[in-house]
Amino acid sequence: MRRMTIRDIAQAVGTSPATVSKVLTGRGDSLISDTTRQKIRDTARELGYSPNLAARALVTGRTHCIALWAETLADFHAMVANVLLDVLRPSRYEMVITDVVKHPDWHAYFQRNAPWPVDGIIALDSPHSVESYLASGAGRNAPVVSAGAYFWPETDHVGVDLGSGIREAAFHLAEQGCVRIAHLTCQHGMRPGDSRRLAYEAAMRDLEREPELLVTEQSSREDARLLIHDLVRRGDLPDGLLCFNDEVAIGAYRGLREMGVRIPEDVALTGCDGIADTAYFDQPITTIVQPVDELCHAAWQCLQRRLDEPDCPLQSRMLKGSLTVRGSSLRREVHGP
Amino acid sequence: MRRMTIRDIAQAVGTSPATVSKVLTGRGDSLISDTTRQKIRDTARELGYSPNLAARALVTGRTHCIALWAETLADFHAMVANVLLDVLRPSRYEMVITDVVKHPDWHAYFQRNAPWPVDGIIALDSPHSVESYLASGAGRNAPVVSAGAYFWPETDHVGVDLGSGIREAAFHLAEQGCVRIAHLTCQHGMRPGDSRRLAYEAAMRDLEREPELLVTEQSSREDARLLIHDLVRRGDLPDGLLCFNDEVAIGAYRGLREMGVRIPEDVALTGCDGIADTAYFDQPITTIVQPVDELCHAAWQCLQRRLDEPDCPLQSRMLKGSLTVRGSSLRREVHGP
DNA sequence: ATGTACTAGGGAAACGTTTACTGTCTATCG
DNA sequence: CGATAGACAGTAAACGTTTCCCTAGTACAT
Repeated sequence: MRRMTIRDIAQAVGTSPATVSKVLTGRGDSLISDTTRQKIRDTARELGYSPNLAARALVTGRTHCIALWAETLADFHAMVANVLLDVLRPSRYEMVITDVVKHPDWHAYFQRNAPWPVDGIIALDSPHSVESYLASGAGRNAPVVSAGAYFWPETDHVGVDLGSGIREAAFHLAEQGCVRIAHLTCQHGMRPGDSRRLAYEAAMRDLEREPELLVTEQSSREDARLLIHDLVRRGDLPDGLLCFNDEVAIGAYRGLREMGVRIPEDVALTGCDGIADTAYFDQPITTIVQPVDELCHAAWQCLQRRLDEPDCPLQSRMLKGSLTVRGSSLRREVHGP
Repeated sequence: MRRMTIRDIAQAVGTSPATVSKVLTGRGDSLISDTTRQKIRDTARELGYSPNLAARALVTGRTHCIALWAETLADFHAMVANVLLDVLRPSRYEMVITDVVKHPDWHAYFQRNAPWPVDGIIALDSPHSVESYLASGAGRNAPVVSAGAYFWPETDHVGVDLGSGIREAAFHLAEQGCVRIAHLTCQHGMRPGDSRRLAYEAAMRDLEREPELLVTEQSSREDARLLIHDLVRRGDLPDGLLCFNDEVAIGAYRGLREMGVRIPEDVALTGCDGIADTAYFDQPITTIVQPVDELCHAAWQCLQRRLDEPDCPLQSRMLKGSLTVRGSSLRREVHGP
């Protein structure tokens, strides 16, 4: 059984494809009589018609599909993807998730193979791809909104300033009496670890302390756990551990507990991003919570506006992560006002 | 600046669109001379050509895009999505994630508006949508592989049998000396909680014990936490808690610890699914680990075969979840062989 | 010379829509 | 009665590919 087309409906109703199209898209509503409109709608339903979106996209140049670019879909990124699905729900848009590590040479990629044709892109912390994309000139076809720590002068941007949160966390650890506040980070050159490291280093300068970097290879839970084991064995453990994200904070947490180190008495611990599980540990983990809801809403709002008015002025919004102090870093009772 | 088309290349090279198409798709490789081929390739690169995928899809009827259907993207589902991205990486396919709660009435939805045109669908525990989809007849256009606990006689299926794992967990809790083994589940009628509950109930029959169901409204961490609070306050706490998934296990864990209940001494706890964080708690949480890698590989293999040979025999594979015993349920030292 | 086979490439239809333009009919007005 | 306007619907071109089928040319065998 062939798939139904607009023609089949036209034939069944005894009208022309144009009329069917007008009715089904609602584009010429006032130009079609009520009776014809009803007949067409009914027949479409009966025949089980569903439009061929490729054909529609071909002629309209719009797909009603946007892409989320991310380098992975774990933890924080999964949270964003999930919220974004919620945000898009009332809209007519669907979301393609594109794994941007897929294509090692983005520049070449964009020159040769188009990515899936979307009307617009929300790029979550994927600076390499965005750069190549913009360089390829494809940005005119499908605009990019960059979300996260990185942005470019040519694109709309919704950012989250974690710098101030990290600074706050560093001061918080100092206030809790930590003497050696180390930063558990990812490999240099990996984003978004770099900007967080810079914020840490700046905070340490202001605290007039020596920065101390601990680097995990893969920035995974497991890496962090083993790194901590090493540190404890060498007897070289700092007493304050500011982790660049929650995954490594969780790994560090486990590593410390396995070695019998007390949290926060021996080591005070903080993470970053605000993934759900941090709040459920025996010592809930202090973290810098990203405003995911706001981020997603703002990004989609931005993109929508840009799609409606391609030439509207550049949009930029900066949100703030907020330090949420929990047991893992709280040595003294906080006295209420 | 207009977007380049195959025509522009043809004109620049002094050949016909047909030839360009043959070269660029590699479809008529032996039919085109090397010099022409090179010229076309070079020109395409220079002009920054990228094919219009809508047009291609229109004529070929293929989009090289598959959909992942899921009701949410959190926790276990996010793991699957993430692994699936890895699995698809070497392929030419992209993945659309469709939020299947988006459309309350799927039957009507499939009759009226096509979902984004994909070549195939991997449906992760989303039985309602699959049912309507199949009923609408659209299954002939884009085949479904159902992944997870549910399946239909008309679709390929990669399942994970968690029943035996849950049975194992129940027996394990009994063996650990639990007297009252309760099941923390979701609302009746919600999937995939139902099948897990059935497995629990069957296990309890075999253990000759009374089943005891604790129901969370939203099956969220927070719900489970509060439910435990209530239970402790009422002094009505079982000493074995078999949770239907890891989220509620984590919530229960926190609830218990907040109330000063010891794990596993006072309450032994098990989860299900194997999400990463379970291993990082002070008492790592015993869970039934789903073979996510295998699941994703198998599902994609299935779908690929079905796309290549639409009429190949029905495929079905059953994987097994494996009970991973950790501290949260281990009261006695296990003696090695 | 003629026939055959192979190579390189072109012509044009088709895919299923949308939409700008063009008609036809009826009703109303002068 | 003729002209004009408005309501409704149809015609056909376009969107950018792919692909079936055909042609022209060359080489070789008969």
